[in-house]
Amino acid sequence: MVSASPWCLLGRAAQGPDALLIDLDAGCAERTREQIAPGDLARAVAAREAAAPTRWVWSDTPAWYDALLAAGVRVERCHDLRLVHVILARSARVADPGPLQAAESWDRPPDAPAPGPAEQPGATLFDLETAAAGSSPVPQDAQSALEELRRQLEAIAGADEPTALRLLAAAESAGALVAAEMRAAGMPWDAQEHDRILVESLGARPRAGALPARMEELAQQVRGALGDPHLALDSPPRLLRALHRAEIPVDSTSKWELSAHEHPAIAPLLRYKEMSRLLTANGWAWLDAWVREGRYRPVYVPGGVVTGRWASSGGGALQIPRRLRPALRADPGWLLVSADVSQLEPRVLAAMSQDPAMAAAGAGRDLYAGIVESGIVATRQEAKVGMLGALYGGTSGDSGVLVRRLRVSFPAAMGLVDDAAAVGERGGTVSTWLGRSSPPPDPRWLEAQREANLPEASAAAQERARRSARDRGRFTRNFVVQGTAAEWALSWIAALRLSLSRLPDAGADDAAEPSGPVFARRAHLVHFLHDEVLVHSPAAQAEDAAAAIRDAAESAGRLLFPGSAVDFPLELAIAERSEAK
DNA sequence: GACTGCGGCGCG
DNA sequence: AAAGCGCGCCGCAGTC
Repeated sequence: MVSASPWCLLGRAAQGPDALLIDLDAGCAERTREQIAPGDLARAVAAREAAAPTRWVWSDTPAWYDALLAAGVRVERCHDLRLVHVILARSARVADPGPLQAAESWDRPPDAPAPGPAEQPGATLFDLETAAAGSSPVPQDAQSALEELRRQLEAIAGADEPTALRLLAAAESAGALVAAEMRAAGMPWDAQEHDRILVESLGARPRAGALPARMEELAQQVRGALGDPHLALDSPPRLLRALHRAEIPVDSTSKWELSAHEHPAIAPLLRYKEMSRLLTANGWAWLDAWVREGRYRPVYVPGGVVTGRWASSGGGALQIPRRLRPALRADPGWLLVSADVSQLEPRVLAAMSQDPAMAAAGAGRDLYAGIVESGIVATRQEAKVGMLGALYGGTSGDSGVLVRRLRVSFPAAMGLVDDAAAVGERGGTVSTWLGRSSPPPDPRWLEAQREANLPEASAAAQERARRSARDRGRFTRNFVVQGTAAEWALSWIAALRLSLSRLPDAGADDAAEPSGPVFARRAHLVHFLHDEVLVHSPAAQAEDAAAAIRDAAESAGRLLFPGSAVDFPLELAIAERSEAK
């Protein structure tokens, strides 16, 4: 451990197309440096990784790792400077975030485009060259990376609870590796099954630009029932006016409101909307755009949500409708191992707050069933509604009543989220278990709160300010739980990724060739959705993959909440197809 | 024509 | 029956 080099930094050389591979010691001092021509990068990284797995430090995972994966090279660990910068520069646990916040070129949250040359006063020919060389929005050169790494390590070392922040940096970076690998491998997607579902739901594929015949028929039925032969159903304002003319008293055209009314136009309209949604979001155009050679390769955006959840960009990977799940289908000779965590967020809350009653309610069983058995509420549905209200800040109706009942039974857990809400309402910042902090309020928000407290403030301004304070309170209330759940899930997939990569080579398989050189021979992650994972596995390896998923969940629980009584049970299934739940 | 905001609805 | 959090995507409508 002492002699092992903890860091190996990868960045561009100061000039030219070469890369620098710099070995650092534990104090972040340079030990050796190797200059590598672009064509030799994959080989050099593979050699370094084989000699002694290290934590690769690089500017931005996709900028470096996509090419390595394409060349068949996988790494065990990394430190993603861009993602970690965003966390540390905003974390309330960092004592002096000044140096990080001053390093503006690293402040690129996912999806934020880098400023163009015009916005960079110091732009030189060199800057333009490096910007053109890669699409990364952050500096690519080794010197900048080394300086940023030193700032980050210093910030962590001087922070409140540095161990937690180290864990978070590692988990976030591991997530970046998972995202790149899942995109490289692709989700096994059965385009024929997808087409079959579309035809079954919508009828035959129409010519380009036209609606399926059944949708056209439904539209005519709606127009007839509303007495408006040319009504454009896709325009909510026009549709709303037509509904009013037909004396259907709705405030919006949402399906929830429509379905509460009796009128001949309602049923065909609801069916039209449902079909329209499927057609526009995941119809044939989607299939043409996103599925190639039996693989769906979405763009995952690690850290894309303020809470630390992932987002996605293009293709809607995080919103695949359940009715389309059967199109997720293992290759011949392979199986899909799916797992989701039961009631992840409530369990995370129980662990964070060390609420003994809540931990007991969930121990070894469905948490909601446990709440019913404790006599707190009558039905599982009530337990669920109450718990969601607790996590999201529900106040009205049944939700409000049930939340008050949970507050009596689970004082520690409810105290934690109530406190988070109170901090948010005051304009404060809250943090997750590992130290990701909520963004500060907008200056306009603070100003509105201040003005509402002046004696001359109007009643309307006071009411507006109270409402926006409560809105922010619901956000921070949920932030601590959603964000910590995201940390648990990152730890889960980080551990799972490593243990799957250590499974034995299951042999060549032509069918899995679209997965690429790194993934065609053993079980690998192909999808991750907040609290669910999907592993594509050679059939003979599926049980081992399932065991790895369970072990990884246990280790995530131990890592975040050592000694906690809270468990994180999984719903796990092995099948050829992903089931529509 | 490009952009922005919004309604609506899919996911957790 | 829909509520309370976080997202992305589509189409429409208003703006420049």
